[in-house]
Amino acid sequence: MSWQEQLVEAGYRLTRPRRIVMEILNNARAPLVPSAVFKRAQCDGHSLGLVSVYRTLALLLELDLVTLVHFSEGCHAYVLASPGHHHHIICSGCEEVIEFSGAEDLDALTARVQQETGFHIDDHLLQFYGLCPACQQAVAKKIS
Amino acid sequence: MSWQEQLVEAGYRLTRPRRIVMEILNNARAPLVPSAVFKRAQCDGHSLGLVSVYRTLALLLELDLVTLVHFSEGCHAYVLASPGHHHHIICSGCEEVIEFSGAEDLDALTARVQQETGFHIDDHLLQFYGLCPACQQAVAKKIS
DNA sequence: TTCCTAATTGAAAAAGATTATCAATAAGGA
DNA sequence: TCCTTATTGATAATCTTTTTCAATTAGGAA
Repeated sequence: MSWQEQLVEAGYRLTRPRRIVMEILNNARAPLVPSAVFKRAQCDGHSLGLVSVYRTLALLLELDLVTLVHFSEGCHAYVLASPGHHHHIICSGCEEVIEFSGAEDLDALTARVQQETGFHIDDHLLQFYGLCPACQQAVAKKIS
Repeated sequence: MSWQEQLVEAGYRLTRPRRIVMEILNNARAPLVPSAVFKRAQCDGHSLGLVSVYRTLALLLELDLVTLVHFSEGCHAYVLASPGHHHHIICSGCEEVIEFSGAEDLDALTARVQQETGFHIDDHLLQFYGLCPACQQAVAKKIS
């Protein structure tokens, strides 16, 4: 089901601002904060209020069409979410983000932790940080 | 090594505000945002500027004496960090946070993802969300 | 202990980020 | 094409976080 269908299915309208935000996220390689989405919209010549960006991102998040990426320093940004549960690797060099799946790989750990703590676990957050191939090369060049 | 020693070791002074913030985090069961730390300090009768809270938390984070906990809606808060690498489970009911270790359990997944993506992974973020034993009971009671 | 110096603090102001308000607009069914 | 209602966007209000800078204080030296 396309994001447009999901939106309508959930009782929301398919509007210009929502289209613009989705298009921008779709073209972005790195996660974007609201103000960055706003700026890109302006650069692309779209007229779009900052408030709409906030509202749209909140809505898309609620519908799981976008996901939050957390940075170690404490801020967070939005990326497009593929259907299904995914995790992200974030490049510390260029901030590029790539998805990967593997929720099953956590099953053993989840079970162990439930056992040990008595918590009932129903969700998790997993992100990897590192360097993408391009940034690894850049670093290698700089040193040599 | 105590946090006091770590601080001094790193070239910082052991001051009243830093002591207060550490004491508050030490007594907290749930993660605290800066304004919450500030309020508790006031309640405890301590005089302490909000700016110092921000500065102190940033410093403690840098020294790995505290850790960030991320909430799914996008905000983050601070908890005391035990020495060594730990992860957290956060109760969606009462926000209580408990630490658990198990970085090794991610080794297989990390290796697989490095292989598949070509990224060089050097850090990760893992958190579980769920209900603590007390909140499970509370829910059970409410239903019955 | 007392003095000295540099790190640290705190108050106020500035800057940024987010949310509320509400009249004007536009989506999409009739 | 028209109508109804969700949605938008400009402004203002609120929070949150950072800067700035004079006053304070920690901790080594005398």
